[in-house]
Amino acid sequence: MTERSTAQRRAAKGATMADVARLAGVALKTVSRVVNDEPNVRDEVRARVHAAIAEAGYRPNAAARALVTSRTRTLGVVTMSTTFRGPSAILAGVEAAARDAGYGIALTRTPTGSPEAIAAAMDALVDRGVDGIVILEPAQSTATIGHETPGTPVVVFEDRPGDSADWIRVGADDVGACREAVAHLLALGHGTVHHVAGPAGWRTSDARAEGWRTALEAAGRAVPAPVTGDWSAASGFEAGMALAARPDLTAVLCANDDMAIGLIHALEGRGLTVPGDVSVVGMDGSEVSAYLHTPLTTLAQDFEAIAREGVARLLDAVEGREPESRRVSVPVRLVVRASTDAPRIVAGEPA
Amino acid sequence: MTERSTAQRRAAKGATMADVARLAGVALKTVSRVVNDEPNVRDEVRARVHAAIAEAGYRPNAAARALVTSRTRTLGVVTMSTTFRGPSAILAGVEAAARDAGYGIALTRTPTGSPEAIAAAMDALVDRGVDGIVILEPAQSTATIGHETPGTPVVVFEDRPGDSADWIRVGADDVGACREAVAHLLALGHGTVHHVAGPAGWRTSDARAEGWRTALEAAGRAVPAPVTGDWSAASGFEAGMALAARPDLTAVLCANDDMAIGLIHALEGRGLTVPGDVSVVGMDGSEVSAYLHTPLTTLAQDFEAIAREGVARLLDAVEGREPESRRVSVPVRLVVRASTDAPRIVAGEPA
DNA sequence: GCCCGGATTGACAGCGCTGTCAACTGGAGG
DNA sequence: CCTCCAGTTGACAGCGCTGTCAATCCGGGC
Repeated sequence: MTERSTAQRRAAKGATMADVARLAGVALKTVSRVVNDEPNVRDEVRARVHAAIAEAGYRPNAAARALVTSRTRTLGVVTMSTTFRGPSAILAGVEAAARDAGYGIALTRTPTGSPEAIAAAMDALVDRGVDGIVILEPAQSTATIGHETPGTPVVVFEDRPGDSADWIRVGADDVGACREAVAHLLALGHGTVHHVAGPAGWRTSDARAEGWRTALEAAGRAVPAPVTGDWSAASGFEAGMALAARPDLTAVLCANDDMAIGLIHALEGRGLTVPGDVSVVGMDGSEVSAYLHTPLTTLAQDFEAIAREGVARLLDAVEGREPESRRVSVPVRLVVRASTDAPRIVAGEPA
Repeated sequence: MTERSTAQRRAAKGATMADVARLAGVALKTVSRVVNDEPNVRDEVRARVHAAIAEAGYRPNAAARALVTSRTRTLGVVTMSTTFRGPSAILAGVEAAARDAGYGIALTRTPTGSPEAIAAAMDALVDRGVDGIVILEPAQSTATIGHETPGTPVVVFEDRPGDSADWIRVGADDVGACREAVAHLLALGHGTVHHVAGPAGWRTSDARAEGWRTALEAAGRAVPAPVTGDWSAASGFEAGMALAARPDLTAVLCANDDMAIGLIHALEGRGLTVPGDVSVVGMDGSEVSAYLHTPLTTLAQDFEAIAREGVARLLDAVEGREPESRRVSVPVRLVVRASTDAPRIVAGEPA
């Protein structure tokens, strides 16, 4: 069995550059020049080599090239999850941007999201020879990762300043977005806004909570204790059960759409209506949010733009150009739908 | 700039096996033996080499190893999307299974999903030297891809027989699952079941439609014309608008949960209630489906099991073992929730 | 004490490609 | 007619590692 498969492999292993050179009657190096589109080859020779390449069915050997150039034209991606909307949307954008630039993607997940797991994943990618590393939606603020990969540039999709000065940072303006959502709700007449946060320690959780809190403080409103979820609809449901009892509950900002869906389900189960009794804002702009029983007001992020921006900066660094900027913030758009409305009774003020 | 970055790279490039050999006072080959855990090295020597490895901070060079072994310990993944639930869940499982076996993942997306794009992606992965290829949720039935990669085994996540005899096939039992869903609805008393299918040409669309149709036929029921969507909630909404007018509409099976959500929204917009007027079954077991206004009856797939099974078979082939089986079907589980109920009036029979 | 076989170790030749540098070409300029 | 130079081409030496095969070591059997 093993022998047969080895034989197959050997047979399948096609022509080498030397074969092409022989066929075209030129030197190895000339074939190399043609393959890599280098100048200083006569058109006639170039054509002859191309013909020989076609005839031999030659395909360059990536490992050999990587060995001598010590570049793999591969970007490593570290992500905790591929199922949540944010990471998967950014991953898609990263892959597209990389492919357009002739780079491949090496994917590693770190289900625990711990700093150690992330560091180990980064090391594994470096060992595989990636030219650059993309850190997607890390649970941990990058400040706590603190892992260096000398010689391999890193881009992290977060908007907040961190410790590793070398890292490129690109992120949605979570703080600004949540401020805008709170402003929207206050403008509708709500006395304050409750918050269902993402899990503690996630940078996005922190940023979103910060935007929510500072907006309330700036408006001089009470800041209710936030409830913490884990991004799942189930945790949003539990949060809803907990919040339903609060007397001043008229508006809730959830750190993602899934939790908002769970929350609404819980509120309705307790006899509260949305937006009649409680206004709800989600976050992430998931596609289904527009088609729910009560279409959800949400904060839509342009994940595609974030991804392209990040990959462009990373490739600048990989290819020895100084990145235009090491810190990019992409705006978030508030999409108002049916889940937010004026409160039935304007708290603390005469109607 | 370029010079500096080159210098950095060179400096970052650590010790080689030769450095370690010198440090430990042994031959190159002995270091190689230790690094690869080969037998026939005295414990004392092994320890000395390990010490030298640690001292030098040596890390094996993957490209050099790949060049000489012509194996990269990398699996290529071809997927159309990373945002839909099915592919992203399987991708996660594939990555985990590969990592457990010491393999990395090279990811390529084919947004168009055309046979040409899939074939090109497969070739690109082969050029990058992957040891095996995973085709995730291809839009095209694999029968129409018909692309050979001699020497590189392929696993495709589909349950139906196809043309490429060499390919390993692992998939959910879509046909059986849809039959079960139809049986559930008929048992509740519905006269027939309408169907919102996925886009034409997708193997999952076809399989799900086939299960639905054959179940109706077997029961001697009318088979209404199916409506075609594109997996999105928006297309489900449109399907709902189209179906709402049908007089015999009491039950709908949607080929995924997102379309079911859109469909329900449209029906409710037309004044129909779920499940009062119409029962709806989704498919995929998305997490939010349990937390909708009307929790959705759905067909839950064990994506993790599918992924593990597929990777295990693929690695058998990659490593020269004969796979236990080249064709595996994983059952789907019907999860009954509030969106299905007996019809208000049992069609064609006295109440 | 000597021979034998298995265990251990090492020398060496590549894997397929690119970077360096020398060698060659042909036409412009003197 | 010879020199010079830009434009072309090729010979050669590795990149860092593993496979092959020969050399050496050791203890047991005679």
